[in-house]
Amino acid sequence: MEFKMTKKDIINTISIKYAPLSSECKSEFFNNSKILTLKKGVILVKEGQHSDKAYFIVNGSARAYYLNDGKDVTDWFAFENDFICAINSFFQNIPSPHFIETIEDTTLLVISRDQIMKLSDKYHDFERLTNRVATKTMLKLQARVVSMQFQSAQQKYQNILLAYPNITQRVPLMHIASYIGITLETLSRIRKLKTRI
Amino acid sequence: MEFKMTKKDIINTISIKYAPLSSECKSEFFNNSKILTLKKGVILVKEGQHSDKAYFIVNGSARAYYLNDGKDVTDWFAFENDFICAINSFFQNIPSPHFIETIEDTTLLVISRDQIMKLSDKYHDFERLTNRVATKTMLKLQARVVSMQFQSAQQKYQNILLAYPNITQRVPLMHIASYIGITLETLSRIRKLKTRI
DNA sequence: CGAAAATTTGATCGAAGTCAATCATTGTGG
DNA sequence: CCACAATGATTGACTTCGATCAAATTTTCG
Repeated sequence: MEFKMTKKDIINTISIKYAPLSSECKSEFFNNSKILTLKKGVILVKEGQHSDKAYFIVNGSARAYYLNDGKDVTDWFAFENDFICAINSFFQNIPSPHFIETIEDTTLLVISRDQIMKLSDKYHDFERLTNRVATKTMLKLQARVVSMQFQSAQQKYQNILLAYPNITQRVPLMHIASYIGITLETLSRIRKLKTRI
Repeated sequence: MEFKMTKKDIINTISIKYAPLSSECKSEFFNNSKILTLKKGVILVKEGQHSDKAYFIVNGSARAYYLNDGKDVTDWFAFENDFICAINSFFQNIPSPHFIETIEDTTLLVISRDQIMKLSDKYHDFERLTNRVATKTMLKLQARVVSMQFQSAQQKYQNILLAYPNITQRVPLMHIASYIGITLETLSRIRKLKTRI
């Protein structure tokens, strides 16, 4: 984005990208969300926290990750126009197993679960929007399961490059490796085999 | 179930299990769905078909699977009160990469995507219900990704036993093995190690 | 009963992991 | 604005878990 998006712009974008919202619903959405502008490397959610916030990435990127006995394993990437939240904590109201942090300098829109539930209850429009977000996430996870079931380390890497062509310019390789379920060393060897991307 | 459930019973069950529906919505649901009673091993969806049906399992079980160069890989199980559909075909309106078949003699309720969309558009209630189904599926897939990322063959087996305690009595081991992403041989060796479950 | 399906068992192999060391890049404080 | 510490990436040697291939055994069911 060249120009700086206003909160109104952002909500219009969400409405266009996911599901149309009535003006009344948009306005209530407006009043119950806020913009955050963050530096790279800011931790939004810590493991163990109850996190009841959903984040919509306006620009920049973020990731959800586990610390599994000291090993940092990325579980989700979010770029422009994606949502990210501590999925288990958010939907099951339990302590989050994930951390969430910004990968680049990032602008995002924050809305709480309470507000999402209130808006979903009040506006059929908004319920449809959250339904679309969940469905899209479901399909992405489904594709990921298939990828992990059938594909070699090499295929999984090619796969993520197809989904996010410039991810290697934006995200450290170690995060990409752990996201596709291979080690950094293996990814490094895979990349050596081909004309460097 | 000892007694035979009527279609009305089934729709009430869905309403209770997923999200309450108004009588009007239930009645329209009633008029636009049908009960199927099938023998074990019946194929409901074939690879390459456009499938626009969702199935709710009343009793019995079904699975979605791939045939990946001749290898049968189970991708989803559905038991009592679960939904199953050819997820990619249903949501993206593309030829299905999956087959779906009954694993046991099975009674299920069928509803088409068109009807689901019409009901979702007309009734906020129903939109909420489909939202719940998608969210539940999303969380199940999320858990599965984590399982595949972090767990050994043995842990994955213990995991599915926790989720479905009597699955080994109802489903051939080969389907369980491919679902958790290991070979039948490996599963057999794992099972030998412990007091047989 | 007999054929087909499901499971077990054994021997061998290989893709990717682990551990360890080095090299490259980035960014910050003096 | 440079130095050097921290972070990120590469390379090498070795190991391992689970796959593959093959055969035997058990179970299921028409």
